[in-house]
Amino acid sequence: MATGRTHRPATRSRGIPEATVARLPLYLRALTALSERSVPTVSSEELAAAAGVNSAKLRKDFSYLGSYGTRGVGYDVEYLVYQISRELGLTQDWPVVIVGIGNLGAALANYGGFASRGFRVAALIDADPAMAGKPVAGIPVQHTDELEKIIKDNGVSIGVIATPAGAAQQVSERLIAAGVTSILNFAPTVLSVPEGVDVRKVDLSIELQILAFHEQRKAGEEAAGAGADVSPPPLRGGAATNRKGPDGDVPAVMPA
Amino acid sequence: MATGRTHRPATRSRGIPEATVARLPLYLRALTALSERSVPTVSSEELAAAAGVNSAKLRKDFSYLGSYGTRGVGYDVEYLVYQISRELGLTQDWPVVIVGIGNLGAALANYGGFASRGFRVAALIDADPAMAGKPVAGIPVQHTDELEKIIKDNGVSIGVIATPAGAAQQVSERLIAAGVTSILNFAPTVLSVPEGVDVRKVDLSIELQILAFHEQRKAGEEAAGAGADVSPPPLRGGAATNRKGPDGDVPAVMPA
DNA sequence: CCATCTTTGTGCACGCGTTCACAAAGGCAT
DNA sequence: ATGCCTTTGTGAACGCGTGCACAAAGATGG
Repeated sequence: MATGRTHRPATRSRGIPEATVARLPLYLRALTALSERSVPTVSSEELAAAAGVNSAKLRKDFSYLGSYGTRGVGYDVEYLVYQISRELGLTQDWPVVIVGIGNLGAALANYGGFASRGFRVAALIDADPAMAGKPVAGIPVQHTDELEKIIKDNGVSIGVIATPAGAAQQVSERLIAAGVTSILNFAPTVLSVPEGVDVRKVDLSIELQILAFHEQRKAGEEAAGAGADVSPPPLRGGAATNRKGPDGDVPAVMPA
Repeated sequence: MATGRTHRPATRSRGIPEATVARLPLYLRALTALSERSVPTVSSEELAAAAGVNSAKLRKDFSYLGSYGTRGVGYDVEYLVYQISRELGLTQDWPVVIVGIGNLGAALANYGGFASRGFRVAALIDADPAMAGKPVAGIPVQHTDELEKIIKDNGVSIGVIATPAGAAQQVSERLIAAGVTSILNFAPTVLSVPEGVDVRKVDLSIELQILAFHEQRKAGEEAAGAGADVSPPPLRGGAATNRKGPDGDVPAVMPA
C-alpha cells in the first residue's frame, strides 16, 4: 500500500468512510474487467472475490453510495461502473503535472494507468536545464522556472512529486502556492502542507522495510530458539557509520 | 501510501501492532537524519514533529518495543536507531529480485533507497529475451527462465513485481514456488497467494483516484449549489466505450 | 397468484487504533 | 539533599472499520 494519508483525522467526507473510498478504485478495476467481457450483472460474492475483499464489506461499501443492487440478482455492471466513476470524480478530466523527471518520473510519465483513468499528464517539469525540451513519453520536459505558469495555464490541481528528498518540500510549496491542492509524493520525506491540501505518500523503501519485518518474524518463528534473537545486544551509544544515500535519502546501516 | 496489506486480519505479530510497524520506518528515517547531524537525544515531541505524527502515538509505539526513553530527557538517538533497525530486521542483508524491467522496474533498480537500507538487488529478471544481458543500474538483466535458479542460489525471500498486470499472477506463483514469501506488487492486479505469503501492493493509479475524490469534494463544497452534482443522471445500462489500456490495465472512461 | 430461492442491505457486536490526560520517573539547580 | 521542572509511559475512553447473521426484497418457476 502506498503508505497513506497525511493530516485530517479520517474525515468522513460526505458520509463516505475513507476506507471505503480507498477501495472504490479496486472495485472499479474489477468491474471494468467484467464490463470488457460483457458481463451484465455480478453478485457481491463474485465481485468481492475479484477485488480480493470480503463480500459483506463490499455490500456495506456500496450501501454508502446508494442502493444500486437488485436483490436476488446482483449489481448491474455498467451502471455501477458509472456510479463509482462519478463518485470518484473520474467523469471529468484531471490535468496533473509530474515534477522531477528522473528514473521514477519517467516511469510515471510512461505509465499507462494515468491517461486511461481520466488523468492527463499536462506537463513534465525538471530542475535540470539539460533536460528542458527533451521529450519523455512524448511530452517535452519543461524547466522548473515555468512551474507556476504551467499550473495556472492548465488549471492543474493535482501534482506528482518525484524529485530527490531534498527538493520535495520546496517543490510542494511552489505547487501549492500556484494552486495545487492535492499532491502525490514519491520523495522519501514528510511534507508539511497547509490545511486543506491533501497529500498521499508512496514510499518504496518503507514498503520493503515492512515486508522485512514480517519476513524476519517468520524466520524467527520457524527457528524458535536459535539465539541471537531474544537476547538484546546491550551496546548503548556508539557511533554509527553513516554514508549518504544516493537520492538525498539517508541510509540506516547498523553498527553491529 | 502504498495501498496496503492483503490477507491476514491485522495479526498482532509478537505484540507489535501492524499500524506501529508501518510507522517504524518513518521514525527510523527521522532518527537517521538526526544521527547525521550528531544530535544525541530527542524528545517525543520533536521526533513526532519530524515524522509527521502525534507525540502520544509515537510514545505508545515505542512502548511496544520497550522502555528506551529517559524521562525528563528524551530518547537516545543512536540507541533508538539501532533498536528500531533490529526490530525491523534491517541488521541483516535482504537479497531481493525485481521482475519486470520496464520503465518502473528500471527506476526501482536505480532507486538508492534500496541498497542503503539493507536491501540488496540480487537480480533483475525480464521475460523479453532482447533484454537479457543488458545491464540496468549496473546489473545485467536475466531471462525469466532463470527465475527459479536465481531465487534458490541467492536465498531470496523478497520479490518485487513490476510486470504488466497480465503477467503478475503467474510471476508471483513462480516466485512463491521457488521460495519467496514476501512480495511487493506494483502491477495493478489482485494477487491471490497461499497462506503465509505476505503481499504489499503499490498502485499508482489508485492513489491518484483517491486524490481525485477529495479534489472533487473540495470543488463541490466551494461551489455548493452549482447543480450537476446532487442530481444523479438516471441513465441505466448503456454500452460503455472501452479502450484497452497500454499496460494490460483497463481504462475507466465513462459513457457520459 | 403463490411458494421458493437467491441475494441485497443493515443492525449489531467486537476489536484495533488513536488520543487525552496524568501519575511516575528522572535530571538539574540550588 | 531537596524541590522543581521536564518528559516519558500508560490507563481509559472513544471512534472507526470489520464481519456476522438475518430480515426484507425481489426474481423465478409452477
